[in-house]
Amino acid sequence: MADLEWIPAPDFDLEQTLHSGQAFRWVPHEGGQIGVIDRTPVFLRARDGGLEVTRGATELASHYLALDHPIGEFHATFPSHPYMLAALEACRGLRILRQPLWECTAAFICSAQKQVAHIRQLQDKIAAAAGELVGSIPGRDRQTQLFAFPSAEAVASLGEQRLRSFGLGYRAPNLARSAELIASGSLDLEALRPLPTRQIRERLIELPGVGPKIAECILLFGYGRLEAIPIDVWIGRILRVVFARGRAIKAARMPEYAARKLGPFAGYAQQILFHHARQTWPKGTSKVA
DNA sequence: GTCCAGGCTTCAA
DNA sequence: TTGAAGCATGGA
Repeated sequence: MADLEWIPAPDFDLEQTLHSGQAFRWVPHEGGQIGVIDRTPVFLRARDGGLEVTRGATELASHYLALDHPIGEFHATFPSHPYMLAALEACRGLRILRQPLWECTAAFICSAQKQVAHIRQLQDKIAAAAGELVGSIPGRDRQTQLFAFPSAEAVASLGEQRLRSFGLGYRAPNLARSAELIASGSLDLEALRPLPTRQIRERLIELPGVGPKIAECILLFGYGRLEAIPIDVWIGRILRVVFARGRAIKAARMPEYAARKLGPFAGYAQQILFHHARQTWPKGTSKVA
């Protein structure tokens, strides 16, 4: 990788941050990770307690990677439950990204009832079909092309049938419709930034395919609302099995329960628990409950 | 072949 | 307000 500059990145784990199910388009490359932030191809590699970054992209990357988050302060608010402490020990350098709003929204509309590996595949297909080519990686066998994630307009113009052909299934009409609503200006994701979390949530849920869980994902990974708590099957399981010791929690009570257990930076705690459980719990995990 | 996946929507009760 | 069924597709 030619032309890199080094920036300090204390308390930061590149792999855990980029491969913990919050972003889906980073690929390992030459000991680091390569991907696209907005429309800029970026290479990242950990070295000497910091990061090597594509020259010219350090500011963009620092913001995206949330290197300014005082995560020590966040960690101090986490519950002192042994499982939380073990997860934190394993994922201390994991940070919540600041992702582009539309890319994040589209990715999580695709995520419903999908495994992380498959979500990644879907994002790649959408980007390759409609995204701008912004770079390429020379490889042994063939060049790998880097695409920006396509705008809402570009995704809308793909249309439902084309999206279906990528394997989106019943998510295809949802993504197509949401893309249309955003492309037409009916919903302006950027304009929501200054609003209170509750109001952003209400607007996000207007999008087809965005329900309570996916809205929390967009709030957390896009809008940086660190109190947001996506409750998926994993987090539901962790809350029930670990924190409630097997006691049933009604679905409707789950958000309140999670907020109370996990504290003011629940989104951070949630992501660490999620990533840790996915790495350590056996496959076919419903048996754990 | 079976089970499950970072759920959402619709429709009863 | 709550609960269950249906929804497409691919990985394990």
